[in-house]
Amino acid sequence: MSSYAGAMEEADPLTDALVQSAFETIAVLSRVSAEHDLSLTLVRVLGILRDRRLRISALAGFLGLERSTLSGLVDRAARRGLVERLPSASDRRAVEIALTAAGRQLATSVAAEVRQALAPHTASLAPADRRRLQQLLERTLTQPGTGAAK
Amino acid sequence: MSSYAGAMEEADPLTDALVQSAFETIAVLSRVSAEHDLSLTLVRVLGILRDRRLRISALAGFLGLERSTLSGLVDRAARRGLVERLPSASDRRAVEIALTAAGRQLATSVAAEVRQALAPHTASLAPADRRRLQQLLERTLTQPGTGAAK
DNA sequence: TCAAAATAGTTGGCATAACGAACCATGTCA
DNA sequence: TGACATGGTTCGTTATGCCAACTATTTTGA
Repeated sequence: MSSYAGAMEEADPLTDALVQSAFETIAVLSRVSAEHDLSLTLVRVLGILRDRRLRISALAGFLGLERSTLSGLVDRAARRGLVERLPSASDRRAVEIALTAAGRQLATSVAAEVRQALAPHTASLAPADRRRLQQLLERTLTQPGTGAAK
Repeated sequence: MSSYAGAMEEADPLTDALVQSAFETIAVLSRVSAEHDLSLTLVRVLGILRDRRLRISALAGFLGLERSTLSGLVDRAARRGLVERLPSASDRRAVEIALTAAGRQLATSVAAEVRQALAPHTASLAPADRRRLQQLLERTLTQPGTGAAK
């Protein structure tokens, strides 16, 4: 049964490359986050909130974390003036989390730094290859709408 | 000065795609690790040790962690029979960390599961695109020999 | 050659992130 | 309207990683 190259194949160079790339990318993100005294998770939250407001539970869903975790995280971020809790118009139990002006500014500059910090990795690619890589990656990402939308 | 698209550019879709891909990949890895009662870091260690033996400090360097962290991690892994400490022939202070048979077996099956768990993400790509993506990723990875080799 | 400095690893104390259970307040539904 | 579901918070616990201090070796250089 070994001549059939099926699901039990040994090593897959694409998987390895994806995993390797993921670790290096996360390492860079962690470093940049730490330089701003932000946890990686908070940086993710700031990034997510750049173009929307979300409730605690939606945020938790996005990140794959528990609501209680987000509750505390938002708490500390709010104390630092990065986000604010706005009462939901439609549901008096819920709060909408939004960036403050300071939070937005921080999110922007962190994003810029991440881009720069990642640049050495992508610099060796010609513009056409950069576009190709981007498009290929996007095709491997979970499509919004597919999957765990519940 | 805004017509010159220089280093302060706003959003970069390639960066976004890399970051997004990294988070999704790490999420999959974490889930698979947790299913085996392994921390993500320990899974990394098992993966690294599949084709070599390393000292504590080399392992720490690989992972960007402190030696003390690795010392404890190896301790627990050794107690679980996954790795063993072998005295170094050349340096009586040092230990070489190696997989046990059980550790090797676990590493292999975890790797297989990761491949399967990641398959849905890469399945939509044709073989030629898979190869292209792999090669482009490899070109963005830190070249061994370049960088922090000291 | 031998004392000083460097390196390998370990230990212990501390901070932080995340989990899960228990708990109110509000919403929804039969 | 009463039962159940949902949104969020609080609290206690666990795990991961850091740092500083320490011992045992190895390396260096005067």
